[in-house]
Amino acid sequence: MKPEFYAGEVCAVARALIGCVVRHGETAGVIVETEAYHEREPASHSYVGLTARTATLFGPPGRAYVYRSYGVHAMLNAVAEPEGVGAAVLIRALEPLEGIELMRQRRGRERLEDLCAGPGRLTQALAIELRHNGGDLCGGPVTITPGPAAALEITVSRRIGITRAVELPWRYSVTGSRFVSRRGSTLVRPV
DNA sequence: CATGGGATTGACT
DNA sequence: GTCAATCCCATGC
Repeated sequence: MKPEFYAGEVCAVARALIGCVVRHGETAGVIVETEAYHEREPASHSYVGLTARTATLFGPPGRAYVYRSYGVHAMLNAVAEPEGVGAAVLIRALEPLEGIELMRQRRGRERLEDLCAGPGRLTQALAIELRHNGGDLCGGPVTITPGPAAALEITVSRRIGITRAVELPWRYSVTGSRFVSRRGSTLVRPV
């Protein structure tokens, strides 16, 4: 995807990223679940304003924002909206596409549904680390490109794992996909 | 400088 | 269902 793709409104970008392909080296997967975050709502890291941690979020669109969650997992986001606005799309789940044996090795799991269904899982499967923070998704080691064009039905629901602004319906997922994380919450509370 | 809280996962009861 | 692991960094003294 080109940089201007990411400059649009963050929820529109989050929806449009469904079906695109994330690639890192030999491994790649189709995005089946995303969430939008924006500086004007308190669940976003950028809510606190421009700090060392959030600098990437306020930078140019189309970069990767990668941070550590719970001291354990790396989370991959695509920075969205124009430079100066703190917004990003969290990539929450992929359908494994290439390098599946390598993913199995890195994850220590066999089932396809266990490789990339979750934001911490997919970064482990694709070996995406904190050092990728700030990297260009249009030409860096980690890339996002258009996927096999197919009309995907998208379910809109509430975001997962947050304690503030829980009511916003800013989570997007492929309806019925077995590669989406926490499938129960998609089915129970579609918005 | 000390503290506290996560955009989670996996193991265990 | 419960819970620990583990580290970055924002905040407050």
